[in-house]
Amino acid sequence: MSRIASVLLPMPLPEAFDYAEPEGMGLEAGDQVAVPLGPRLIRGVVTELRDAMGGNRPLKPVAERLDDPRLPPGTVEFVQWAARYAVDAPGQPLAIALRGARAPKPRPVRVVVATGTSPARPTPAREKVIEAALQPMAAADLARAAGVSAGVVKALLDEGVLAVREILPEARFDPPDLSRPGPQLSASQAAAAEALKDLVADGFGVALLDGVTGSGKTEVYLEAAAAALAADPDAQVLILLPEIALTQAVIARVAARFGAQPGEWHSDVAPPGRRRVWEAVAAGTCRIVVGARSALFLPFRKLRLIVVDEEHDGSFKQEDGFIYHARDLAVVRGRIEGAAVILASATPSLETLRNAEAGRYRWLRLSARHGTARLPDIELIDLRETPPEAGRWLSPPLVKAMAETWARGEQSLLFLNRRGYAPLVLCKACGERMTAPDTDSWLVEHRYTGRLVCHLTGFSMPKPAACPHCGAKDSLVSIGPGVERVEEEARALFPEARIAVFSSDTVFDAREARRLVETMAAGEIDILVATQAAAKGHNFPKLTLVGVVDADLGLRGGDLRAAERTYQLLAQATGRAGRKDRPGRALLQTYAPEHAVMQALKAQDRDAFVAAEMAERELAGLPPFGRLAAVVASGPDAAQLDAFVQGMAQAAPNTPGVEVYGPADAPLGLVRGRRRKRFLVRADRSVDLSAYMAAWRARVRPPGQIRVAIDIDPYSFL
DNA sequence: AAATACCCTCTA
DNA sequence: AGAGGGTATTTC
Repeated sequence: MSRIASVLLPMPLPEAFDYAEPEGMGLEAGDQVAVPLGPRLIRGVVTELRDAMGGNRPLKPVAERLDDPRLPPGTVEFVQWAARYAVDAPGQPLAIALRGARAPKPRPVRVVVATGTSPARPTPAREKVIEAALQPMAAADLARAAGVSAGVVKALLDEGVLAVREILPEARFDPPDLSRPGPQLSASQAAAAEALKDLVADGFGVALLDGVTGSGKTEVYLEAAAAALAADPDAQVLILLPEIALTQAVIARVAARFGAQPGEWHSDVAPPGRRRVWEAVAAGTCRIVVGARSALFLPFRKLRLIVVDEEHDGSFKQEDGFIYHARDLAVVRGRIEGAAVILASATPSLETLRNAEAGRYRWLRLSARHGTARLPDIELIDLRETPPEAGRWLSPPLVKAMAETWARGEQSLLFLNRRGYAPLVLCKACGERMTAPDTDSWLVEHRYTGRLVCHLTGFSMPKPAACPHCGAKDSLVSIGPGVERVEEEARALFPEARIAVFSSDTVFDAREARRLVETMAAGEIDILVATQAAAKGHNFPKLTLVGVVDADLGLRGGDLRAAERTYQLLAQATGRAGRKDRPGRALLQTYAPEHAVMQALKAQDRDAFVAAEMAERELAGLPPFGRLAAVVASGPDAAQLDAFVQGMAQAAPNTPGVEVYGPADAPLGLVRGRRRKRFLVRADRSVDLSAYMAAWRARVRPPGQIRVAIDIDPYSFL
């Protein structure tokens, strides 16, 4: 009896394709195969095998079973679940899951080894080299290790005492050393760790690990990881982080706790490194992975714990390509794998808090800061009463506090979540605002590079000498502050101080981030001007003052999560101030000190803020009490797009508990020459929103160049 | 996603 | 007629 193999391909096809299994191939679900698709051969994954019933249309045969690791059943199931949830083709998440399998293998490295023969003329230098060569290493490293010149090594190679060997870089990962004792935990930490160990022992379950900055969440979840790894010699643990910049610190802590380097997974890891991690995860030999959101799609064999650190962070939401929220999908993956899930944050999302309040998640609160440190004093600076001078952005009270901090030899952090020098450039002669070509968004001035940059499309151009609209010379003025401009102001105020900028423009990779963090931690910077890239997770012992340049920034634009996000970001930023025994101070510059967010920050009363925000959301039926989906249709032709979205509005299924709003112009109505229209869908929690959106999409056929993107549980409202 | 089938215009 | 090009369709 011949069989049919359903093969999922990593491309935007609506379903798995069927192929005939050649006699004797012996396929199993999860196998990676090469199959013909049209004229070419494509890598795919077998999702199902069934007996051929006869009378089928002729199927092409599977070309080859690839000699690559099989995807475990949980991974395949997760990929399919994620696609259905996101209302997208299953090939999209599969492409993410196969990213490490398709990367090139690590290249062999050339090392020098001793052949066992003795040199004809032994000298002390030669003896030292031969002794050092017991450990295989590159020729240059060997010379350095033996403390001799490269010539000595070369001579021994020529003589045949040493030989060059090509070896594959170590593909294995060291197993975690579980005999190492854990750290001394506070009573509160120990209680949480015990509860998490119970959680891990029970298979799937979710816990919120809720504790203020510095309460030692990492130590606690690493104890849960230790318990999971100890319970089963094959158990695997995944730690998800919102940003690459944070991975280095967590990797160091994992390495210190378990005496073994974890697998590292994010976009900065070079393809051969990814291949190595991917294969070791599939083989089960890599037991701890620290990574960004896409690590959730790795082929774990026996995943027993997922930690989502800083779970409230918006970076867990993937906004383009395959749109998903890694925190939400982590819970799904945990359920599929029978793994525990720990969501950790000092400022949990309202979604997670709601689940904790309702008893769906275990709620573990860590009290008090570790050691003797206190929370910083938070003061509001009313910019209406004490404004900065014209053309300046730091108000007198903040400047005074900076001067005092510097005089004490302590560090200040100026926080402004805005890259570049100025967010807007306009012509004072004709009033023209500089925008990217065929796009509605402003060009941001960057002084370091002397360019105007579109943060949305990546377009950039040199800053022109004359206005491109009216031709007036030297008429372009920079409006508003970015971190570069605040740095300029700080330099003018404190010319002797050591000042640095931390933003994605000055810190573009993990190594650079680590270097700057270490410089700051060592006290070699007096004033750090930073975007949110530095607001998270780092511990700077001498940092005692945090100044928030524009606390109102995130509140403008009025999207659903504006207040929540501002609270989280500013609580995080102000929490950087004062650790150890030094008291910290945070000053928030605001035009709206009476706003609920500012009052909650000042009073450090998260619960009151959450309660008020929850009540508002519940009244409106908004998340976490209802669900949202967004649809963005875009196309180059405005009239065609209008006609299409009108038709789409007509086609929206009428379902109780679902309201469709729109179409309306998307907030950025024009991007790269494409007009954008948006629908917003609100649904009761009981509604299967993915099914609703899939049904709606199936009723329309976007013509020509019109694209329809569906975003379940949208975070960005652009 | 990528190859190709299709359909139009342009050139001569 | 045939080339050139942009777009719609198909891929088990």
